[in-house]
Amino acid sequence: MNIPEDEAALIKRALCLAGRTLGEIAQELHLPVPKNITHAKGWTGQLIEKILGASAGSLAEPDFPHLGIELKTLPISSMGVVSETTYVCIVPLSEMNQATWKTSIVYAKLAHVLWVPIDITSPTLFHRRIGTPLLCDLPENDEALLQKDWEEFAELISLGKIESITAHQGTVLQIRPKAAHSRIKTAGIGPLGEPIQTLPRGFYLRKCFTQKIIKRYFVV
DNA sequence: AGATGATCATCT
DNA sequence: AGATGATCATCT
Repeated sequence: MNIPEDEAALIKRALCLAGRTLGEIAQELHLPVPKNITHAKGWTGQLIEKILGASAGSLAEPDFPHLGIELKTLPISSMGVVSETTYVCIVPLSEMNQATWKTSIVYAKLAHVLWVPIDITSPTLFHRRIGTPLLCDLPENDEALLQKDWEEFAELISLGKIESITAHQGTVLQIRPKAAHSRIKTAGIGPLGEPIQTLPRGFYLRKCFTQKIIKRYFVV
């Protein structure tokens, strides 16, 4: 699909997806629907990217760079409950001390998000239904929560404490592994300021955060 | 049962 | 290798 020229065009296109199944969208794009979700974890997100005309590629920038809008699908189980945490971006282990909240990748990605709820009640990808998409600017109070978590993580990482950070930390943002498997290593900074090799990590939004966002708009 | 740590597919 | 898209599966 071509790139939407402005925000209004993107929203219009996104709203057309409401109520449709992933199978219908895939057929429209002449794409096969994977049978096994375990081996197609990112398929839904990539399908929605294609139908909305998000710029392909794996760059560390929002999906619609000219609009500054990030696209996120949000899995919703029965009763309107967010069923998974939301990956935001990789943790830049070696450059964390150079960033401020406002210059961070996390802020760039979350300032404007087009949330696309996916009803995952059906176990088969084909029959899963798209909810009503929601374009959302980051409210000030949510930003304050994210900024606080981010700044605490930034300090720990700058002090070389990345290997002591667990998913238990952070009230709305958390850091968890982000790799094909647990033996993968990337460059980081150790406790003595020395270069180390450590597991790549990502920033994730806790469920409570995304649940709150959709609860503002949908009665459950 | 829910959350944490681990993992899967694809692209550049 | 490192980024994107995420969900799985084990542990508590």
